[in-house]
Amino acid sequence: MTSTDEIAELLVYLGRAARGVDTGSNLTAAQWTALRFFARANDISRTPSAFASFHATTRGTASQTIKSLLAKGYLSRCEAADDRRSVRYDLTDAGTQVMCGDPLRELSDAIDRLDAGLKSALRQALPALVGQLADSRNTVAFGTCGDCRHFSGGGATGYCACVAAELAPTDLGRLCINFAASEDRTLALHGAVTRKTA
Amino acid sequence: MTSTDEIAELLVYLGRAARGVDTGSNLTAAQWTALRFFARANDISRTPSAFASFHATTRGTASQTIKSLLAKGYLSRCEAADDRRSVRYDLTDAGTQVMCGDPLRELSDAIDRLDAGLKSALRQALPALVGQLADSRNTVAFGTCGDCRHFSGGGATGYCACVAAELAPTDLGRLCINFAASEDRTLALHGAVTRKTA
DNA sequence: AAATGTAGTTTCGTTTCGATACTATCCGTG
DNA sequence: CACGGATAGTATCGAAACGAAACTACATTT
Repeated sequence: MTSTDEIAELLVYLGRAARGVDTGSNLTAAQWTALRFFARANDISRTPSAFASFHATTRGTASQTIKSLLAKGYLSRCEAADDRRSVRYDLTDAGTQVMCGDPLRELSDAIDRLDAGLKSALRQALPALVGQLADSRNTVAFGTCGDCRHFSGGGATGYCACVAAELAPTDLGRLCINFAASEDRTLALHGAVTRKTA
Repeated sequence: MTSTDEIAELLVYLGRAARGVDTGSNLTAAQWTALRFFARANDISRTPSAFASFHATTRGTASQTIKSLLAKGYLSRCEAADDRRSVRYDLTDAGTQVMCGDPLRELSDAIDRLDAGLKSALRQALPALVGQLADSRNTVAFGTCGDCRHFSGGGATGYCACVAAELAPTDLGRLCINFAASEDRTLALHGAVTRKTA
C-alpha cells in the first residue's frame, strides 16, 4: 500500500462524502450533479452527451436524469441552431433558485477553512490530475476556460482558440467539453495551441 | 463562481471518474468500493457499520452490497469475539486476487505521473480536507493510522493511543474508523491525544 | 446516393439507494 | 437483577440509477 494509493482512496472518499445532506430540495445525488453541471457549463457544453461524458456514464442514463429535472421544472429544453440533432438544456429560474441550496456548499466551506497554502495546492494539483487521467484514457477532460490551453489573454477577458471567439468574463469560470490541460501543468497563461476538437 | 467552488467540483468529478473501467471482473462501482474498503481497513474497522459510514450510506445498503460480495466468494464472514452483535468481513483468497484488477489503479497511476511537488501537496491537503469536512458534520473521519492523532512513534512501528496497542508496520497504512485528524493539519508526528472512542 | 458516424431518446433487467421495521445484544441506571 | 435505551446487523419496500441495447433523426464521409 503506497502513499499514492492512499491519495486515490481519499479522492474517492471525498467525492462520495461531498454529496452531503440534501436539506429539503428533494433532489438525488445524480440530479444534483446534473443540475450543477448545467449551471456551470458554457453554451456549447450544456448537452446530454457532454453531461454523460462529465459524469462518466452513458447517454441513456444521462438522458434519464435530465428528464427528471425537466419534469421538476429546473431545466428547459432548447434546440440547437446549427445542428438539428443537438439540444441544449438551460436552468430555469426555479433551477437557479434551487441551486442556492446545493449540498456541495458544505465541501466548499470546508475547502475555504483550509490553510491558504493547502487550498492553493489543490487549485494546482487537481486540474493537473484531471489532465493526467484524461491522457491515460484518451478521452476529453473537463475544466474551466480560464485554465484551458485554448485560452489566451490576461485579466478579465480573453480569446478561446477552440471556439475562435472572444470570451466574456463570466465564461472564464465555466466548464467546457473542449477543455485541454496546459502542457506545463501550471495555470495556463501562455499562447494557445490550436487543435481540432475531437 | 469562486475558485473554491471549482475545487469542490473537481473533487466530485475525480471521485466519479475514478471508478474507471471494470475490465472483466464483473463488479459494480459500489462493490469495488466495498471490496477495497475491506481490503484496506484494520481489524476493528472491517464491519458493515464502518463501511456504511465510510461510504456515506445506510447500514441497510451496506449490508446489501456486502451480501453480494459474499455471494461472489470475495468476502468471508467472521463473528467478533468480544461483541456478539458485531461481525467482521475479511477478504478471501479470491477477493485478494480480484483486487489486483482494481480499476482505481488507473487513478493511482495518474497521481504517480504528477510532479512530485503536486503529489506531495495532495498528500497533505486531502487528509486535512477530510478532517475539515468531518468537523463541520460532527462525524467520524476516515484516515490511515500513520496520519492519526492517536498515533505516536517514528519509523516503521508505533503506538495507537486509541486501541492502546502497538501497531505493526502493515497497520500504519490501514483505514481506521477511529481516525482523528491531527490538530495542526501537518502529518502528525507529535504526542497522541487520548480520547474515548465514540 | 450509400455508408458510416453522431445526438438524443426509450426500454429492459439489475443494482443501488434511503426509509422503515425487525431481532439480538450491549450498556447504563435504578 | 430488571428495565430502558442505544447499537449491530439484517430484511423488505418502492424509487432511482445504471449499463446495454435498440431505435430515430440528422450529419458527414466516400
